[in-house]
Amino acid sequence: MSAKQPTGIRLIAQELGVSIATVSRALNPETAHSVKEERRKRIQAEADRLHYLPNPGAKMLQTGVNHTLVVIMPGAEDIFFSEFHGRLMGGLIQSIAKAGWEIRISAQMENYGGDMLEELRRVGMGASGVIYAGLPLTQEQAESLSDYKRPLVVVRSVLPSHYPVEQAHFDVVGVNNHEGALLAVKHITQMGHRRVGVILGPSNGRDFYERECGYLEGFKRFGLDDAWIFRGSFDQDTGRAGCEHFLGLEDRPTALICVNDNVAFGALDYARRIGVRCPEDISIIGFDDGPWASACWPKLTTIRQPLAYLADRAVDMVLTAVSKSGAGVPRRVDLPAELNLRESTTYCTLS
Amino acid sequence: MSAKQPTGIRLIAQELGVSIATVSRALNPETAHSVKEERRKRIQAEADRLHYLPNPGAKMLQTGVNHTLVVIMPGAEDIFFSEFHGRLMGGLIQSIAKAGWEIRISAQMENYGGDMLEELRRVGMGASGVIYAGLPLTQEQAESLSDYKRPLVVVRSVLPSHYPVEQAHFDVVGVNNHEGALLAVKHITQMGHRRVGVILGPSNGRDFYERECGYLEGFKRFGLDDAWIFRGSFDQDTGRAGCEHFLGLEDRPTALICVNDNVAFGALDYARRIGVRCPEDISIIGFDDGPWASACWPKLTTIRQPLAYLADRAVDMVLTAVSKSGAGVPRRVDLPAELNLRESTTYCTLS
DNA sequence: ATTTATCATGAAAATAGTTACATGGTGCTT
DNA sequence: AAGCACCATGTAACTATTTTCATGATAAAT
Repeated sequence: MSAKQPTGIRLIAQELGVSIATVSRALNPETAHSVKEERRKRIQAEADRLHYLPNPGAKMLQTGVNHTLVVIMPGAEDIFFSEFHGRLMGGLIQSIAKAGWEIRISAQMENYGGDMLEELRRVGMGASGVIYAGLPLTQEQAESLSDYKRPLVVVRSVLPSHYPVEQAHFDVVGVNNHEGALLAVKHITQMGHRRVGVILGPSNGRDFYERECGYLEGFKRFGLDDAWIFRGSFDQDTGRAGCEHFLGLEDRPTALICVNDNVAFGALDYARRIGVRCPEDISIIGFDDGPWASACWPKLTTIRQPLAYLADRAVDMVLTAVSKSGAGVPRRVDLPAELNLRESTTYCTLS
Repeated sequence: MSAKQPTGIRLIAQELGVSIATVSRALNPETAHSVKEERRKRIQAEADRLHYLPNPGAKMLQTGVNHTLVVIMPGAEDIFFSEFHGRLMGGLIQSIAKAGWEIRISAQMENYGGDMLEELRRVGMGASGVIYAGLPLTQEQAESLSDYKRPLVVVRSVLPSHYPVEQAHFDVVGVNNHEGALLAVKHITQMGHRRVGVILGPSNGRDFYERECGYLEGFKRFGLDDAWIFRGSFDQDTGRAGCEHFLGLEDRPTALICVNDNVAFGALDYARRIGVRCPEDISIIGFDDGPWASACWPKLTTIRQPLAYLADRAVDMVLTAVSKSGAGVPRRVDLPAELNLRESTTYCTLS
């Protein structure tokens, strides 16, 4: 009983009959020089012997640093194979590191349907700001986010398709998928194509919804009154099926617009298998510009989302929100997608 | 002058005229129930208004453990497109989340050549354990890691090729690339191939070194005395160049072993372009089993690294190290790679 | 009406380090 | 020999929170 056993630095100090200040000094590289060599050696040896570990909490408390941002991501195991999340995450890691901050990942397990605001408060604890790039939000969840009073940046693609961004009380960053889709149609029509098929995925997810609207508007704007649409999933097999469908038509299209790269790869693959050459016989354009778009053959013409830049802007915004520390007027970043012209599209040779 | 301005919890307490204990209770979900609703609401509102962040250091100091692991990754923007890092990271995020812990990423910017031990201590501060999957280590750096006295798991592929794992004083997890390479050679020879070309990358990086050794040993073990080797980079163009080289030989090989999937894709592409059919005319086997191995055509036979499982084991090990909190005998995990038989290899039809 | 249990709250201790300041000893200068 | 600077070290304050224990109020039970 009696006095309780000292621990850590105090224990070492007691064992060696020196003060805790001396032990602290001897154990820190910056201050170690001010402790006499003989004594320092003894202290360091004793620390080693006891497997002494400075309590990081105490150290943090003293030096008081908390330069941490939380990034909320879906928790799926293959999440980083998604062109979007992989490149966004890489960009975030880099941008945050460049700013000299730490990044904490919060993985959202599927089927989380609870109170998003509470979730946000929970994971945001101990960090200065949050970047939400997690699972798609329901209407209620998106609305509840407006009550989060701390620095928060939301990636637009997680919002419900019809959620009006203007009324959100949080910062939103996104890539303009609508403009990107228009760009695709414009390019195809500029190449002289008049018979154009579109291969879409299921109509869920804001990005894909925006793309669909963009394609349809582009068809109108550029005078392609008949929109040929094939709808499937987002995988390669959909591309194959769509390509099979369109190439089987009497009056087959001369160009295919695909809702993402993956679908385009499937279409490319099917066309090649049945001896239809790309781009000579059919032009194919994708959307995403993932790592394979420039590695496949023929190299895929596609719409590029500037995700590294998006990440940079997201970090920038959340950091200014942190430093201003007052809820200013919510900001919007809407980055333009770009056409990445490669080999899979060319001029229409048929009349 | 006079008394200095209180901060954090004290400030809130002062503003509202309650005690800091009450504020602390109101702000912690587990204890919030014991504060009267009206008062709790006021405290939470005030905390929101002031953008109050509990000092994580103080919290940690008090509660002991914080449930955070640090993962050290290379800071490159496209790091998650690497089959290895992407899948490992996805697995780590999931495993750590499943354990109910937080994950903090420390991005290593290129050209970091400093004292790795110091770096480790710095980034490990405030976390309970570290998983190192960052940039490849030099001999000295790898050795210095043994002096890190807190829970640490190192992914084997970051160690120098010739670093003797047995003598490391930290936990090491890895996939047995050597066995995997043997598996590839064994499969190819079982298919009856006798004339086999190998396309390698530069001989750096432990994984690739292990694979090379495995291939060479396999050639000996399975009676292929002449090893035909083409060496380039790790990209598709190397695969193309290697394929061109081997197919141009008088006595061309009937099978190609590629040091990774990417090289295999290049070889596949070149063969197809010049009308050499795979697998009928030439068998091609890769290494990695990235997402494209099962999406390309023909689907790639390849060696799979169980990275999700590796991540799981790494997390498991670091967590037991945290709970045991004594430097036990360092552990090793060496997971077997598996052959993933698909379409790009078949029986040798030539004598 | 008195006792007892429960509840909300506050005072103060505890957490494990770092660091500002005080102190006593040594060596150098005048 | 006095004065001074400097060095190694110790004392104690300081960091921001949680938690234990004490206290007074309220409600329930006798």
